[in-house]
Amino acid sequence: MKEEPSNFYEIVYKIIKSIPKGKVSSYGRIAVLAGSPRAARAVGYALNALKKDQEQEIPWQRVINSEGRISFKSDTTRATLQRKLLESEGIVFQEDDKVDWKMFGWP
DNA sequence: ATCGTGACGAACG
DNA sequence: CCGTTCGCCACGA
Repeated sequence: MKEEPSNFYEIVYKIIKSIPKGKVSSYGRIAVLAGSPRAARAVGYALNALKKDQEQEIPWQRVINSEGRISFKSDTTRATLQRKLLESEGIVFQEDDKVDWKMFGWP
């Protein structure tokens, strides 16, 4: 018998860890996979609570919003870092700063 | 238990 | 097209 993680955070983290390199997913998408289709905000909340050592373990950069874009408003530093990391993995941002879901979307 | 908050999403004007 | 508003869910105080 295996116990599924009861905490929403754990489920979210587990899903994010399973995102293959070179692919990206969205908050809403993660929420659906976690069993709560409307909990996109909670997903973002979970990632915001990541510790520094967790950031090394969890590919948080592969999670973007439904538009295929990076959400940050007041944290351009993180946004730039995220984009940089994704580009290092082969993700291509279009001129609109958007990612093509057909090419890099996961699942 | 209730309230406020947030790395969202979809709808509206 | 853009900016704004409302609704959604989970967590911490």
